[in-house]
This record gives sequence, structure tokens and C-alpha cells, in this order.
Amino acid sequence: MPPFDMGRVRDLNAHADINPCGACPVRSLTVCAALEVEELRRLAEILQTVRHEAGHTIFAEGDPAETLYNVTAGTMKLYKLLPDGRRQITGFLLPGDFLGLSVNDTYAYSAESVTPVTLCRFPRRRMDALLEEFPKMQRRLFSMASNELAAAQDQMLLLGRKTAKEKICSFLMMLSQRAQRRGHKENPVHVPMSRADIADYLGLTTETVSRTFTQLKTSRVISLLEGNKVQIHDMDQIFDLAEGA
Amino acid sequence: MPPFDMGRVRDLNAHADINPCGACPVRSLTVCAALEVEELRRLAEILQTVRHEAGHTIFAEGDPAETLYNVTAGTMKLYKLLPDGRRQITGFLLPGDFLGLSVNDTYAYSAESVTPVTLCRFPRRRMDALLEEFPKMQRRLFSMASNELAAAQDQMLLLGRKTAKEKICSFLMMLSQRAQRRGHKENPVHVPMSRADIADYLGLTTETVSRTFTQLKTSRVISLLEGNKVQIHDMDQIFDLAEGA
DNA sequence: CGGATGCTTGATCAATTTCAAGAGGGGTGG
DNA sequence: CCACCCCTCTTGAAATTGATCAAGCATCCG
Repeated sequence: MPPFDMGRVRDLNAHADINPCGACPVRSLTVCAALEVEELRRLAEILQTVRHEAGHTIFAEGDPAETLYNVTAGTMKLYKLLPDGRRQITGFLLPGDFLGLSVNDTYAYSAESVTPVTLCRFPRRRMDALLEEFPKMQRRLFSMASNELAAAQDQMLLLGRKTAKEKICSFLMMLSQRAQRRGHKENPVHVPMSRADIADYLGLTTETVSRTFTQLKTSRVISLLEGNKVQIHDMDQIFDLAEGA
Repeated sequence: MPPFDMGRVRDLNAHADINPCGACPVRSLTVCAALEVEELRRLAEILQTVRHEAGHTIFAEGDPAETLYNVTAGTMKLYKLLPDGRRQITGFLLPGDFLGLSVNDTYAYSAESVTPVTLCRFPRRRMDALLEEFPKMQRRLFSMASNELAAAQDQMLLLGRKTAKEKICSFLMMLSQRAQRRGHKENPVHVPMSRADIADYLGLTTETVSRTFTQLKTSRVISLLEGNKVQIHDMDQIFDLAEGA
């Protein structure tokens, strides 16, 4: 725990005012990819850039959903809890991912930073107005939601039907592919989240996650490197292991 | 298996031509709820109504996604398979539900009828054009996708973290609530799907599903009635059982 | 009736969890 | 700078939930 809460909102609009979106490194990945320069300017008017330390709760399940967010740097996790504390992480968000969609004006899940993060905040009312005005953005958001839905279905298959080993291999593949889409190299995969987070994402315990990593290491499928990196020795093999083939 | 395939497409446009949407019983639940009379007429021009017997595969994972569907009667299931045949049902669809959203022009899951069903078919190209023209419909579709996303996250919590008993109770509650939203009575719940389907939806085996039903019956939480109906004796109790509280 | 299919029940098995303890690593304070 | 503490990760042993294997039973249909 840091000596004081670095996780509070810090307004970076001093920089944002100049050109918050034009230079955005993840623009092509997210909802803003659909927009022209002038439209980007309008979007920039309503957004606020904030930073948070690792482990900061951005919002909790049930909170009124007044803000939409776009991750521009760092990793986030979304999760739901049962009354007795059991936790399911429903997704990890990387730069370019969107969060804050709500059903009945409250968030359906909690959101917390895994690493230090930078976020764009969009007030929902103003964002709704803008979506009305720019159907292209609306369509882009819809397409992103469709992708998320497909990912959610993959995750259901994983949670309901895969073994611990298949789950871990699927997880590593997913991280690798997402890194690649963001222009990073696919192979040593950066795994910034804890064993406990991985466990709660895959429906396992931390012990099983740890044991499975050791097992994959022992059978020369992966190596654990410095700095939370995982080296995958054979991409095709891990792909097969991920589906039990 | 019926002696010949009753599951083939049968065009009911003889009826549909008259007033396919105006009298539609599920209009208020689905994407069409957003539309005015004139817009409905335009939608009716591009749709085709089809019926299928129980057990008919509408499309398979990986097929080119050329059609969107709306369920107007009956129950459908969506599922994904692993190479060795393990199956995860990602959702059951009831009247008013939508299916066929795709990511990269192919379906991300297979769709099969559980009971006899009636579907509205929308050619994707023409539907896209109409969505362009009617932003209200676009927004309605987006809102439906958001709801599905929230449901998918609930299902991840169920698959990853709930016990067999909690899963079955959650399942019964879900069916009860969805029936209620459709104007049916919430309590004897109609459960048209097989034990095998329930198992593949909840990440269990048929044996465990069967045993859990027996256990709930023995402990007087539910009764199994004629015609695939389940009587829930205490709604509050089953709600608590569904979350382990 | 006969056969098929789906559902239930029983007995055993195994994957994963739970319980327990120790090792590694980073930061803090003496 | 070192010692300590805390936290995460790993490893081991035992326990348990749900899976697997194996019959019966019921129901539906021809």
C-alpha cells in the first residue's frame, strides 16, 4: 500500500486541451477510429483524461452509470461478486478497450485497475448526445459490443467445458493475440495480473493456476521470464492444448 | 428422428404479406418496438417468416452470416463446440430474442431449435441498409446487445464460481423471470429443454443435473409437474439458493 | 409389444479445491 | 545496510465436488 492514495483522479487536461485525441496511440482500435478530425474535436470537448494507480476501483457494481471510459494505457479488470465474496473476473481490458456500458443506468460490474492506467472519461449524457449526432460512432460502438459478446461466448465455453490446462493455454493465447493486435510482439507475453486474478478469471484457484504454470514449464511448453513475461515455445502446440485437440 | 425432415424452411409469407408485424405478439420485446407504422411496413418488406421443427439446425458456427433472425415463437439454443465434441450452450432464446449478430461475417456459434419455432428472417445486407435509415432501430439493437452482454457476464459468474445447486436454482430463476417479462405467469416454470441441454448450459453433466433436481425436490424447494413444468415453492428461498447466501 | 431415447439412481473415480506450510521478493524501518 | 514483515507464489497432502462408468426405469412411438 502506498503511503498516500495515488489512485485519486488527477486531471491531465492541461495536456489534453492541446490535442487529446489526435495523438492518441489507441485511436485506431477504439470507438474514435470512426471519426473525422472535426468530430474528434467535438469528442475531445467532452472528455477528461485521468490516471489511476494500480489497484484503484474506478466504479463498483450497482453504482449509477454516469460515465463511460476508454482505456488508453495500462490494464483493467472487470468483476462481479457473490454475497460470500466469491469473485468472477469477466474481463481484462487493454488500451483501446471500452467500459461503462450499462443496462438500467447502473454498472453491471465493478472495474479496477490492475496496473497504473490512463483513461478517457466521457459523461454519459453528453456521450449519448454525440452518438445521436454521429451515427458512425454509434455503429462503431455497436460493432465493439458485438465483438465483446463473441468474446464472452468464448469465455463461457472456457469456463463451462475446459480443463485447467486448457484454460491456462487459452488465456495465454488470448493475451498473445491481443498484444499482437495492438502492435506488440506476440511472443514473450506480458502477464501483468496476479495468480489470484487469473484464477478468478478462469474459474480456478490460485493454487491450481500456479500448479498448471509449473506443469507447462516442466513440460517445456512455456518459460517464465523476468518482469511477468511468459515465453511460449510453440504457438501451434499451445493452440492445440487450448482446445484439447 | 421424424420419418422425413419437417425442419426444412416453410415460407409463410402467404400470411405475412397481410400484416406480418402489426399483429406480432413479441414486437414490444424486440428490435421492432422502436418503429412507427410506416417503418414497420418497410421492415415487413424485407422479412420472411419461417417455421422449423424441434431439433433443426438453423445455422452452424463458421457459416457465412447472411441472415439475422428474430424468434417469434418457440425456444432456441445457441452453442459452441470443442474439437472433441464437448459442447457449451451459450444461451437459450425465447420469443422476442434476436440472433445472428456476427463478428467477421461468420456466425460465432451454432443455432438449433429446442421446440418447434417461428422465426423472422432478415437478409443482413437489407437489414444493414434499414438500420442505417432508422437510427432508432440501430439504438434499440445496441441496447439489446448491451443486455445480452450483461446476461453473458452473469453467466460467466455462474459457470466460474457457482456450485451445481446454485447453478440449477439460478437457471430456474432466470427462466421464471424471462417468462414473466413475456407476460406469462412466473411460477410453474416451463422447462422445455432436455437434461443434456441444461447440463451443457450450466457446465455440468446430465447426471448431476438430474441428481440436483431430485435433491431440490426431496428438500421441498421445487416440485416436478406434468408437461416439463417446475413448481417453485418459495421464490425468495430459491433466490437465496441461487447466490449461496 | 418392442425399441429407442431420455431420465434417474448407484458406485467408483479423478480433477480440482481446500488446508497447510514454506520460499521468494520487495519495501520499510531500525 | 541489514533485518523484518508482508504479500504473493509455490508446493505438498488430504478432502470433496462433480464426473465417469454402469444399470435400471419410464415414456413415447411406431
